[in-house]
Amino acid sequence: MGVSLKDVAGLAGVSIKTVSNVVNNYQHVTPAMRARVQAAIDELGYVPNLTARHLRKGRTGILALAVPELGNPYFAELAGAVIDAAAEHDYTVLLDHTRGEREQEILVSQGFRGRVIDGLILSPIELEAEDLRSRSHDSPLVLLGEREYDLPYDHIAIDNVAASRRAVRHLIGLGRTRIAYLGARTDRINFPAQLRLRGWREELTAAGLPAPDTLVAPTSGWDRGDGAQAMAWLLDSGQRPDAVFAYNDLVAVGAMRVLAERGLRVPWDVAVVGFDDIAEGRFGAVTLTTVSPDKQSIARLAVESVIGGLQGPEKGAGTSPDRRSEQPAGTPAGRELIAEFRLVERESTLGRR
Amino acid sequence: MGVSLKDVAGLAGVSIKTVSNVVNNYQHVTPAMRARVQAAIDELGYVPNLTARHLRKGRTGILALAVPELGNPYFAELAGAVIDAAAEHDYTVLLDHTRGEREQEILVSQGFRGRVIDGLILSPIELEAEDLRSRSHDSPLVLLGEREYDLPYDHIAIDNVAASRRAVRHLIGLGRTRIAYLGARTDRINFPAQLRLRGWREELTAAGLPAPDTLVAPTSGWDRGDGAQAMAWLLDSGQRPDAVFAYNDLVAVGAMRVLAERGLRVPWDVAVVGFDDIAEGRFGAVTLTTVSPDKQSIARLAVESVIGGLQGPEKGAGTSPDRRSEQPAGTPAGRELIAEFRLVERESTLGRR
DNA sequence: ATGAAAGCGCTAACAA
DNA sequence: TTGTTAGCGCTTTCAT
Repeated sequence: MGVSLKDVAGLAGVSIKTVSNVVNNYQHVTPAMRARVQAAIDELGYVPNLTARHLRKGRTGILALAVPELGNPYFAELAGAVIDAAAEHDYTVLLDHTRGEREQEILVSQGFRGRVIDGLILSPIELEAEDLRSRSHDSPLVLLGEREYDLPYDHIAIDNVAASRRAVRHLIGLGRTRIAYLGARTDRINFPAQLRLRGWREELTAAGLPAPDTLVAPTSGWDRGDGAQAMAWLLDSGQRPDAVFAYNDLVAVGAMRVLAERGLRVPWDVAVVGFDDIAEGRFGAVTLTTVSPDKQSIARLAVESVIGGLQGPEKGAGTSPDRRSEQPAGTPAGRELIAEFRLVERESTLGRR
Repeated sequence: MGVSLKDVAGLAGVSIKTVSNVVNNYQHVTPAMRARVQAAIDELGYVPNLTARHLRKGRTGILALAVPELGNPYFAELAGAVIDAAAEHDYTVLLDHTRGEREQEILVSQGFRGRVIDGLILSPIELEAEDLRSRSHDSPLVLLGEREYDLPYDHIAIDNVAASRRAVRHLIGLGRTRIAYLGARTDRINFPAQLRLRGWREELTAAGLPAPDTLVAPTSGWDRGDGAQAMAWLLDSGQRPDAVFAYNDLVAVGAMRVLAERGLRVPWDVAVVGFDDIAEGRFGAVTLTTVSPDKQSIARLAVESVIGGLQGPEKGAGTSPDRRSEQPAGTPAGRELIAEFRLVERESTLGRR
């Protein structure tokens, strides 16, 4: 197999500890000794076996990130940001995708990788509170997305309701009055989707405008195709919205495609606002106005939260079964870490009619 | 810390080995014993410490995938495919991005993760042959992309020249004669970019059409913005191509944006073909004709290649320094594994003029 | 069918 | 400043 400390020690004629000292550049090593050992290291091409180090130290320097789907640019971009943020703290990232399936999310949240990862950042779609409550694994977990449950895990989110209201307010400011919401998935739970719908409704109501269910288009997912379907469904059902607020940019892109097919011009006939600010929205035939969550900050907060949990107290909680019924003593309740967002105005809502 | 085999053994009143047998569901365990041990496992919430298992077994079940940029949908989609392919073989994937920087690529290829990963799949941009030649690390490496060097590593690719010729032939079949190539990055090495340029030139020449350098637009990268810039540059330089073959879909998208701004209609005035078949191309105002590499197959071939290398011979090669000068004896020369591609025709090349 | 003990490669006490 | 030793949690002979 590989070259070990012992091999190096043998060649250099020193003890294993001395080699270890050099490898970890411990202070008190004479330059002469350091040089001698280094020579042996170079000659043998020694590389420290991190697995062994991990076992010994009880930590691996690996974080896991589980997102629904890497094909969704928002998550791909977010994953990139997380990898960067983790690298800044000398952590590397193991990536998983859950397809937004509850089954997968539970599996991941149970930490099925048994101690290979120091912490987990999970972006749940269908996960329920109870799924986490029975969680026995003690490695730090942080959730991406609005605080849905009262559990002892931090979660990172932007204020979805406020962001949606901001988007809708922008449309109202443009003089639009028949503003549709695209992406109300009905068959399954998705908290952000509901919150964005709520924001839509609240802002319309606040402005004294109607918020009829007929202007709410359900989708079965949140991809471009779903957006196209929803838009087509809405138009086919006889609605003629003068603006569309979409669950996310992908849905918006799909909707714009259908609008173009139907001869409706964006932004003149229908203004469109998306959510996520993916790169794609900056380059279409009509660039997309969108709610832009601060992905760097989300990533940074998430990474710092898991790492914080690593060094924090109560690492051993949840180990013994009878602990489970106790009030989690020193465990701080999950914090809500809020990242910023801003509305990026582009062509899809450019100017008044 | 965590619950160990010993703890379970203690509670169940059996030896550590027996618990291990149950955990690994070894054949010869009496049902009664199995039940008893399982009870103890459940009670303590025991989860095997994989790090320890890894140390003992000498392998971790983790593969690394290094791509230039996750923000590029092609790589994001490919990464998703690799994760799936790896999962089928019970491997998980550690993700890295190199930003296409040589420095980063070298770092990754040296396997700086010392034995935490069993193998590496690297999609290089700037990496040079020499960078790999000095590679001492012995974990299996497979390269994504055309065979550039004569090194003992497998590489997975599609036939870039053939694919480009196919794309250009399609444009010629449409009656186009002034076909531009967008994405000839000049300042740095990028093999695929050069091969695609070559394919463009070969096919034009074969058809008896001119392939003037004036129809070749350089870019500094391969993102949407680069495509837009290149297209603008080409038009500003007085060229009026009737078709564009772009290095990839992102460049094509950027180009289409500029064409629209200039009042040129796709496909009537200018037909456009991209490369990669990213989801984005299926939903723009004008859907994009593109060369579609079989990503699933690429992923599968890559994963099988690294895993194959894991079980193959010569695992210990490169360990002793004087081996380095030897002809790598049993080491098979790197194979060239070719994945399929197909041309997907969409609106951007729909019909003749 | 189950147990005892060695050891994967490393770090961290403790000694010298 | 350097060496010795125990042990992280697991698998794996070898016994029984």
